[in-house]
Amino acid sequence: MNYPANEIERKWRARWREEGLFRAPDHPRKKYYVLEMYPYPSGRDLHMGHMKNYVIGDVIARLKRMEGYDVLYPMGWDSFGLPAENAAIQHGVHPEKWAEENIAGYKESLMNLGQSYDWEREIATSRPDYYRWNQWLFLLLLKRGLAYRKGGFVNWCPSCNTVLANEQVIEGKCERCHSPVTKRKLVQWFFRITAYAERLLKDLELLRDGWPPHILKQQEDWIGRSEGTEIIFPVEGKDLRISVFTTRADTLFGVTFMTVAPEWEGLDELVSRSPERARVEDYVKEALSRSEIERASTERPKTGVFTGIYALHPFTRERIPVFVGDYVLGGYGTGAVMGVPAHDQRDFEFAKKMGLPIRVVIKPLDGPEPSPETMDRAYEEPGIMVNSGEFSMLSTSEGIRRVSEALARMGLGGQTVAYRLRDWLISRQRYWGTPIPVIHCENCGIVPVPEEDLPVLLPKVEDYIPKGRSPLENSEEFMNTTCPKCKGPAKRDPDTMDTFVDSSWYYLRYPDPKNDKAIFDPAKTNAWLPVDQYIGGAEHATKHLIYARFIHKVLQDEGLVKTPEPFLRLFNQGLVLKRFFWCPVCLRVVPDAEANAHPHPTEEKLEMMSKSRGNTVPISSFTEKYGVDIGRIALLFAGPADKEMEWTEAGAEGARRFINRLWRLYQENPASKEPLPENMDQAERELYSLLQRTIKAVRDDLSRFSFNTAIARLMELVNALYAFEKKGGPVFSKALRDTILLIAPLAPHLAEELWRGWAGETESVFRKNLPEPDERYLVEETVIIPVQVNGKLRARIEVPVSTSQDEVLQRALSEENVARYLEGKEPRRVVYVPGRTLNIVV
RNA sequence: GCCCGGGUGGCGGAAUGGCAGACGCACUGGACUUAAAAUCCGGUGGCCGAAAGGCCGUGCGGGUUCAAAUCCCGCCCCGGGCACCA
Repeated sequence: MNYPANEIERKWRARWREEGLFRAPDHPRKKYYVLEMYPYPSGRDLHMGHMKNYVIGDVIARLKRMEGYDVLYPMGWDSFGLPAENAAIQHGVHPEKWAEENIAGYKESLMNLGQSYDWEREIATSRPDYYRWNQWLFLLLLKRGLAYRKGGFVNWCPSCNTVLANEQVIEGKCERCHSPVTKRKLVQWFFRITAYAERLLKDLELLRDGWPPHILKQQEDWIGRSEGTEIIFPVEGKDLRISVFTTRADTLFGVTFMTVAPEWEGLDELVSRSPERARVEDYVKEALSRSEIERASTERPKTGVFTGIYALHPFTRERIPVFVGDYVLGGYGTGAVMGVPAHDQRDFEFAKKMGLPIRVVIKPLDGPEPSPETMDRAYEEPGIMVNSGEFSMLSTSEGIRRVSEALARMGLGGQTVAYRLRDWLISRQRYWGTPIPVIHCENCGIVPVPEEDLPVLLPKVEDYIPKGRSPLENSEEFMNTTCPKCKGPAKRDPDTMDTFVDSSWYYLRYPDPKNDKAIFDPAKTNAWLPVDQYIGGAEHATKHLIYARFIHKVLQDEGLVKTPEPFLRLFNQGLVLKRFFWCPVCLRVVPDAEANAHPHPTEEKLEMMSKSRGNTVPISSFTEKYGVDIGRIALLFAGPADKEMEWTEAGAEGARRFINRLWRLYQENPASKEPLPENMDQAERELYSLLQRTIKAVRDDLSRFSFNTAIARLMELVNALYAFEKKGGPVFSKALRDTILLIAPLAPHLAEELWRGWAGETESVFRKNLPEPDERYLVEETVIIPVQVNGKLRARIEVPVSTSQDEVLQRALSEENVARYLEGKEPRRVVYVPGRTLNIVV
């Protein structure tokens, strides 16, 4: 008789809901907060790739409940934003309708999985009761000087018709639609995340033990702290200065030119009276129309034009020609660099192209000074300063220090730190997002919307298609308002906020999701914070996870949260891949069943399961056939949860056999609560010992996310129970009961049925604690010692655990095979690792 | 180019200095069956051997150690991140 999954699972899902079993208290005694990154609701047809993500969280939530914690395990929806809006446009449905329908569908799918969420705490970012507080947060940042408006060149996606944050540009392309990103000059809202760069970097130390190393590394690189020197070059004949950032102040005497980025702020003023002005303007225009990818290509030869302007060397007062060139990044450092062709490869290439002189000022520690005539590339290694006036003969590190000090004394710069991180551009020229709560008044300028007037409701408009400016601008009703200060006519801000603002604080709302007086009650939120275990994809390493850490620190400074970091531990689940056949002629996926009969040759591919690839296995098609618990086991047994895995029918088959084997074991044997005997016989002691070792291993494995090995241990236990079945008895019965508890986090429906059905218990298995291992039985009574002679395995001997080294050695020496390899010689050395191995060296 | 991971049977994987290949898949022998499926019991890294046992074996080459899949050095391959950051 097979496990009747559908009937049993439906029953317990309903019962758990009726009983409110997974409701989290507002004031936990011993808390554990588990959270999966909330999804943007993309529809009801979830696939096995989604399921893996949510199942991992559910196992942890149930495990922690069974370890005696009060668990907060909520779910909500990232329902505002580009992905949702693009999908709505594609389907010709209004985004609001689209979002609400998909929330309902996605929720139903998750409920059908029996996920143990506390659904009473559900949130959706596209609803006014949430985005009202998103607006409140914006005003808080404004108040704290962390939100500002700035004109300048920003990343622009010509296909999504909106600006993008730096973090949303992947290899020069839009992260959503992959169109090449260009630059546009616009006035936009920014969050001053760079003010927190140092703390964001330093506090990574607090996460050292809880986050995967590669995510920490990515954040570190993204923040990109770099110690260097600011050097100010006065401009000849003008009251202007060009400031540069360099990590190699020791090469300052090798400067033969300077280059500013096309976006450089002072450029207009710099060339205002220059004869080269028209040429510069043409160059800038062309450079900025280039796509990011093209501009960033190191393959492309360096380009630039002379500005007609000279700067003066801070030490030598030498005239230095100033160029504009697009190899200089506008957003990093000061947007201008000093050109040292002898010691920087990029400057070298630029100098060669422009026919500029090369001046050697660093020589290798152990070699002659390179000659400018024969150099074929820049000498970038550290060395000894030469031709550098008073600084000559200093080493690179000493030189950097001394030059910086001298500059500081002269008021022309000094030591400084540059970050790769840029401020966070949060304006979007799109409809489906939180309206920015400020008012533009001709008399009063920018006026924040008073808190009591929140929320600024997103109007329901018919034409929400992005056209390059916010669709809200067309809504007279929305745009026209009165200034809160002077009561005169004024306009609202037409842009909406980046959805990453919504997601940077949502985890703080779950402890107090219905609060209509405040973003949250600090008492309630601090009772649950920080999130003990966060689960989600690695793609958020430098986006959501940086933004959320930043906002958390702002709220900490405001006194609303107490911890410096929001997420104590982070787990990145690996992707679920699916093999499929692709026909390069028909340009479509060929179903497995048709692959052989297909008229064209097909390509076999193994890629991430996704709707756009057409290689998904829908959750419902699987669970209708096998049930949720078999799916859970199949996903978790396939390999380490943080590694990618291939979804196969064969793998699911193994899970099905295991669950059915387990199920039958209980159908064949009645429950019994007979006490354990005073004296167990040997077979019983062995089974009991295996049970204790399994309890320990399963607890350890689950808490370190090693689900595959936990399941393997349980399989071994079940195999042993089958071998014991005929004998039965109290030890066997005890093992059957404990096995239910051990499997419960992994196969919750099955376990609940066995617990409340088979074992006749009245209270849920998820209100019970996992068994603790009985220490006395953790070690086996006898142990098999492998005996090596000169490091090679020659025999195995079985001895009682507590046997002394001498006795073990005597036993080993009496082994025929050991004696043979000793060839009658005396052991020169004996290494005995108690209970593990014996090595005899002759 | 730079920085992280990783490479173990036919396959997914286990073992983080101490019996390599746990557990499962596939394959295979047997039991049950009129038969098949399902299920149950057994076998299964390679080579030699009737067996006992031996030799080889964790990408390649070297090293440290009584002992290396595991640590160190060099190389090859695969995956990921960053990429004109001055």
